[in-house]
Amino acid sequence: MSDVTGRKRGRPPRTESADTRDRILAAAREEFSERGYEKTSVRGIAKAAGVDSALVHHYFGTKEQVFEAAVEIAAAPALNAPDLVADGPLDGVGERLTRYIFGVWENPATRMPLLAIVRSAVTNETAAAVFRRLVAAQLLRRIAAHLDTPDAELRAELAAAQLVGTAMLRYVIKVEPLASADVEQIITRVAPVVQGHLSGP
Amino acid sequence: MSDVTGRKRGRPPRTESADTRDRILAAAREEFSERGYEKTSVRGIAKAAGVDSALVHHYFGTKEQVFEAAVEIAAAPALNAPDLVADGPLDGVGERLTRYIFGVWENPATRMPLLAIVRSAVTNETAAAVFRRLVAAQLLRRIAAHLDTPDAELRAELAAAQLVGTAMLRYVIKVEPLASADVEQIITRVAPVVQGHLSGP
DNA sequence: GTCTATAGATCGATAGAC
DNA sequence: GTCTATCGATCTATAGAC
Repeated sequence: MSDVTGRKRGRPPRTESADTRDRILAAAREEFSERGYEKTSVRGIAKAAGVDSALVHHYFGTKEQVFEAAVEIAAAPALNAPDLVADGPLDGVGERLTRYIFGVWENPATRMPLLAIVRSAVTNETAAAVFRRLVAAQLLRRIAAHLDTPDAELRAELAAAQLVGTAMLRYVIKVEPLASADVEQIITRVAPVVQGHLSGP
Repeated sequence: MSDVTGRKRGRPPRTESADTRDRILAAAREEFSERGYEKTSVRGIAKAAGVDSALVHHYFGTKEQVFEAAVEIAAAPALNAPDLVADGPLDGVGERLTRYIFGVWENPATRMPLLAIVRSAVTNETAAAVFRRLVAAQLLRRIAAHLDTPDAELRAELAAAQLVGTAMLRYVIKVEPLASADVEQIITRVAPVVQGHLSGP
C-alpha cells in the first residue's frame, strides 16, 4: 500500500531488526554462561546486545523464558546423541560417549549453553529441570536400556558423574592442571572408566 | 569496678546474646546451602535466625564475610583428611578416600557447608576460591605427592572429578536412582574407579 | 546487644510514545 | 520494531536510638 519509493517489498521500516533477536539470544547465552541464572540481569543482556531492556521482554517475555530460549540450542545435539553413542558395539560405548561429550564441551558454540545450564542448575529449578531432561532422561536412560544388569541406571549415572565432574573441574571451576590439559589425554583416561561403569563387574 | 551486685563477672548485661551469634551462623549455613550465594539474602538469614538484619552485619560485616564464616567449619575436617587418607598403603587409598568423602557428605552437619560451597562456587569467586583451597590445594596435591608418575596431579583431579560429579548428581541435582541409592553400593562402585585413577596404568 | 530507619542501588516487568 | 519512563519490589549496608 504505502512505500512506493521503489525499495524491496517487506523491507523493515528503518532500522535493522533483521538479526536483533539473534543478537539478544547470543548475548543472553554469553551472560548466562558466564554468570549463571541469578547473577544475570535482563538489563545486562540488553546492554550486551546493544538494545533496550524492554526489547528483551518484548521478544521473549520473562527472564525465565529468555533463559529457556538461550539454552534451547543445547537440546538439539544432546537429543541426537543417544543414537550415535548407544547404538553400536557395547565394548566401545565408553570411548564413543566420552569423545562425544568432550566434543560438545570443546566446541565454543555448544559449550556456552552447557555452561549456562551447569552454572544455573545448582540454584535454579528451571535449569535443573533442563539438566535432568537433557542428561538423565534422554541420554542416560537410553544408554541404560542397552545394559542388561539390574542396576543399569545407577551404572549409567555413575558414568555420567565422571563426565560431569570432569567438566565441572575443567570448564567451570578451572582447576589446574586439568583445565589446561590436552583433551585427548583426558579422553584416554576417562573413557575406560566410563566403559567400566557401564560394562564392568 | 562497677557491677557490685554479686553477679558473676563478665555476665552479659540483659538478654541472651550467648548463642545469638551461633544461631545466625547456623541459619546462614542453611540458607547458603539451600539457595547458593546469590540467591541468599542477609535479610533471609536474619529472619531465619529470628533477629534483625542489621545484627548480622554487626557480627560478621559484609555478606561475603558471613559466607566465609558459615563455610569455615567445612575446612576443619577437610584439612585433617589428607593425613588420614594419603598415609597408608597405596593400594587402599581409593577406598579410604571414597569412604571418607561420602562420610562427610552423609553427615548432615558437615553436608550443609559443602552444599553451600558447591552451590556457590559455580558463580561466586569467593566460593570458588574456597573450593580450590579445600579440594585442589589441600587434598589433591598431598595425595598426588604420594604417586610417582609424571601426571600425578592430573590423575588425582580425575579421581576427584568422579567424587565431585557423584556428589553433584546425588546431593545437589538429586538425580534418581542415584540420589536414593544405598551409600555402600555407591562406594563399592566408585572406590575402584578412584583407585584406578590414582594407581592404574 | 539489639533494633528502627533509611540511604543508595539494582532489578523485573509494564504502559505507551514514536 | 524500538525506546522512554516508571512502578513496585528487593537488596546491601550504615547511622544511630534505646
